[in-house]
Amino acid sequence: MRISARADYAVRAALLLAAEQDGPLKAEAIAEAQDIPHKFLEGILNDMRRGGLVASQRGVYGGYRLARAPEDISVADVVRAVDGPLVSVRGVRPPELSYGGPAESLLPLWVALRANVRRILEGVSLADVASGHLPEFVGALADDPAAWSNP
Amino acid sequence: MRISARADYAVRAALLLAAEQDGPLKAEAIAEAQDIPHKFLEGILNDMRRGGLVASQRGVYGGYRLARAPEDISVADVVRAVDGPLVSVRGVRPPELSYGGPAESLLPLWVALRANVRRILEGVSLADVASGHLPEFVGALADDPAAWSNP
DNA sequence: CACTTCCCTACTGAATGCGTAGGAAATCTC
DNA sequence: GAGATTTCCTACGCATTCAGTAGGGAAGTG
Repeated sequence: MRISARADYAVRAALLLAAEQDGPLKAEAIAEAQDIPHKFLEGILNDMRRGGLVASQRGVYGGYRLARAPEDISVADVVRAVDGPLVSVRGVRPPELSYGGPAESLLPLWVALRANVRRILEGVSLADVASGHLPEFVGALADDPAAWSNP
Repeated sequence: MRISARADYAVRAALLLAAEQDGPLKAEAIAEAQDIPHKFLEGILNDMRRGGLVASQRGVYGGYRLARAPEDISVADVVRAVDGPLVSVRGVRPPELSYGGPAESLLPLWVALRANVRRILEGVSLADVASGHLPEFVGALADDPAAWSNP
């Protein structure tokens, strides 16, 4: 289960946009600030535009800005816009699977896993992350020192 | 975030082994029962052996069996044995990352996400799944009908 | 011995991930 | 309108991973 570079970059770019709310921000500026290859980032911002998350403006005073308030955009929205579905098993989404025999209860397990990922990523908005105030139920998880160790 | 075919196959194979506890089970039998390409499965079982999860026996009465009791093997154990770390961002594990500016709180978010995935996969044993009795805190998630829909 | 089953190495073919290059289209200032 | 700037689009490249196959050697059994 990996978070792709696209998803990581996309969220970081969106966070910059959430923080800079007056004028539009150029792709080049975002790329430099977050150390992201700028032509690669352009494609990512384009995906976000198609997904209705950001609006763009061309020309010398152009750039990108969020299409909605940062409180109304979840991290899940961003990830879905640039990668597909949040969680998949062998490339298909859990409900399309079917198992037999002692593996029957594997399906509900994958579903539970996905629900849990959703709970986190849909429950956190760009405003939450940008302000540094994660919701309680997420912050609590990150405050556990054990969560930071690699077993 | 995708569960690879390797991981899915590995867990299903492990569940068969958990259910069939008297004699060893041949790779071919598992492959047929779960509809998995059997040469591919052989490699997966080998990884699990190297990971200390299964023991193998050659010869005509040979096959594979679990190296520990099914209650003592978590789904996370299986996934880690065949893929690497459970969760990674751009291929590296969360604690090795570092973000600047408004993205600073993204790191604790990834950590919280990983902790949550761990909680599920480490908290469920092969015995749980094979018996069809998922732990309460997992079953509750899967019982929510909303968890089964694709938004 | 013959037979079975695991074990190991190598290979392939397709897809994906990550990024680059170059230019066309829009928008602004002068 | 000229020129500058920035987004937008298509295509390409390259390495890695994924999923699976092939063939044979090593160990165990009768």
